[in-house]
Amino acid sequence: MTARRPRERGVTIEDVARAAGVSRQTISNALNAPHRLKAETLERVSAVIDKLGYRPDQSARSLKSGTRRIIAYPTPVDDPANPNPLMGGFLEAVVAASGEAGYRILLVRPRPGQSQEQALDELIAARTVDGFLLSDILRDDPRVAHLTSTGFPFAAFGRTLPDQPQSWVDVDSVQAVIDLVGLVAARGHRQVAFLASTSGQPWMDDRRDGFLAGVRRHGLAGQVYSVPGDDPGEIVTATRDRLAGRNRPTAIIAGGDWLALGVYTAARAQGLEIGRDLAVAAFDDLPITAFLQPALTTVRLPLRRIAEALIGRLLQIIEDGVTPQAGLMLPGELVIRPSLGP
Amino acid sequence: MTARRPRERGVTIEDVARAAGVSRQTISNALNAPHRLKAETLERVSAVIDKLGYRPDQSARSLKSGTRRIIAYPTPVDDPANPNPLMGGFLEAVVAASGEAGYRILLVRPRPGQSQEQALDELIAARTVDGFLLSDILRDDPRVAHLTSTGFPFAAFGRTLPDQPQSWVDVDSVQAVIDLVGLVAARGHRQVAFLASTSGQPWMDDRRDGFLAGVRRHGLAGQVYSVPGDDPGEIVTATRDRLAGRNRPTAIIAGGDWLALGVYTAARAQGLEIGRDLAVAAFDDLPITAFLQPALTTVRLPLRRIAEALIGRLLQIIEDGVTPQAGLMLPGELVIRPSLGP
DNA sequence: GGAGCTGGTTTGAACGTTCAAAGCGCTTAT
DNA sequence: ATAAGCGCTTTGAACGTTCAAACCAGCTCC
Repeated sequence: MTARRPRERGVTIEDVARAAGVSRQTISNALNAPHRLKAETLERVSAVIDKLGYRPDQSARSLKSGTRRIIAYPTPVDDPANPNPLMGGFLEAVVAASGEAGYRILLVRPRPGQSQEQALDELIAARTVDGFLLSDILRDDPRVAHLTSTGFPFAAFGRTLPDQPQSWVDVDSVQAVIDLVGLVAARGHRQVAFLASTSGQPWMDDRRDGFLAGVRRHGLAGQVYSVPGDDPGEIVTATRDRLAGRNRPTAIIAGGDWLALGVYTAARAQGLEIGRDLAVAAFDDLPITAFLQPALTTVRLPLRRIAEALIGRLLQIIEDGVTPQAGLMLPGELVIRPSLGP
Repeated sequence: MTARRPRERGVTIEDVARAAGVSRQTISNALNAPHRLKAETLERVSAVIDKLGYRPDQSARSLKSGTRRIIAYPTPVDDPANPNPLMGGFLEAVVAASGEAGYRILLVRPRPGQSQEQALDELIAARTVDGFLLSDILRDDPRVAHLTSTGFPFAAFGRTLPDQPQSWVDVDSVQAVIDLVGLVAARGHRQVAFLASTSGQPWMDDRRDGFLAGVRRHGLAGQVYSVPGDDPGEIVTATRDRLAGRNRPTAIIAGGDWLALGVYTAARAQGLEIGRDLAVAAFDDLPITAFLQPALTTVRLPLRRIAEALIGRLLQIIEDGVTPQAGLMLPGELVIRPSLGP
């Protein structure tokens, strides 16, 4: 039993109405439908509103109007040892995009013992939010399935299934990696390897598929090798083995910058110079790679555009009830740097 | 003019009351004060609640009770080129800690043309949140000053002024860097340098002060040099100059892992081997440094404990009206790795 | 045997807003 | 002259919950 502190109440619409000598509803209209007021009244009322610092109580407004102006973002549970370095930038972009439209982002997470779906249900039933923003979408994502059956508004960073709402936005990783392979092929490489992590990120499959499609298209000898997690040691040794073995690749495309760091380390250990003896490219454009020498060729995710598209689609569903007919596939931005060689 | 989609209403307390054959208030009590019900009634009512999937409407509850169970976190505006890599981990910890207590985190940001204080005022006046969680506290932070004068609950990651509420939590960077200097001194180093960034992070001063205190205490020759921003190129050249100049330091303590990456690069360019020719230590324990060779000695921020302490203090203010008498200074965790030398 | 207590439950009001409808003064059409 | 329409404003009700107070039956007390 915690004693709740009595909360002092602020200035209400009634106070403003009295002070301005008009009715409640006129104040409400001044804020929500200003065109209904005579210019002179609007001016006078607005002055009083400003003077008293009146803001409609969010709860009362929500209760009556049924809209919260809040979007829930179920935060992916991060491995504390290796938190997603793009999370900050993604949230940054999402907060900016939603803020512009007058919406705010609520971070949510299932409570201990609660499933993802139950956590969503709780928010829906308690009418706490207007919609959901989902990321890290699995091929057959239970959250998407659940929201689809509920009919509750959501937008997804990552593709949904064909029979689900196409309110998704994704990055065309397949094409981006095909492009990377093209760059490698153009530089004369024949033995090319792809380094994947099997720790279960859904996007890794796309990147690998892009690689396979790329080598096929360019008639190269492609090999895929992978490490089970994100452990630096494993990445380095797996790459070292690969570089020491037969069919030594002269180019490695890593499924993420994080993995590429291991490639740099392994190459150095083998006395190979990146950009001359070994071409390297990756994915994500982590800021940290600015320190790599030579600088890393990579694919940057257009986080800003992704966030804007996601919020735009979500608000369209929430406010207009219009579900997009097709998903939106955004191109990754190729950032070509010396690690590929001349 | 956006057409609002009519929102279908869910199951209300009235529905449950009718179904269970009791009054509204009994349902309310079953959820908020179960001890008031006869065991048998409670059981029966709970069953109906579960069956109908009833959840109290958050807005209605907030309107009447005056409590939102939401904490606002004004997100620091990140440089997109160099987003704070610890942000994800910090939010992770904060969401976990607040979720445990039944609170959620609302990400907020001043709208264009709006000051920080105005953004806070808007949330207070609209009664959207119960309290604020602030980070990146400046020495004389306008947000803290404003909330202090308002008397609105907040907790701060970073120290407040003596005449302000001591609801802060901070990491004892000064002591941590003194410890680092001690480790360096014990290894026989006399010429020690500190690399700072002057891009205005408030904590950098502490780290530098710790360095100065450390060299004084251990009778070392300390030199401080700094770079204006976070640009890798500048960090590397400044360090290279320093390593090539007179009074070449044999140990460098960097104000952050990010800066240490530049030290590694510069040292390599000079043909110096880290751990043998140059001792290096830093601050933050970014996961990425796991790839550095030799591994980097650094100070890890106890994000989990920080978040728990912040949320704990904030909820104490919100729920019990008790403001902490003193701030909480948490020690940084020294992570000693080979970059210091044997 | 009526007053007082106690555990359990119900009742009426209120939280602050917006919606839907009605009202009002004035102009225009019939 | 009356009705209809228009622009602006007000009125009454409702959103779904919790608070404060009232109620009620069963007991105890002297």
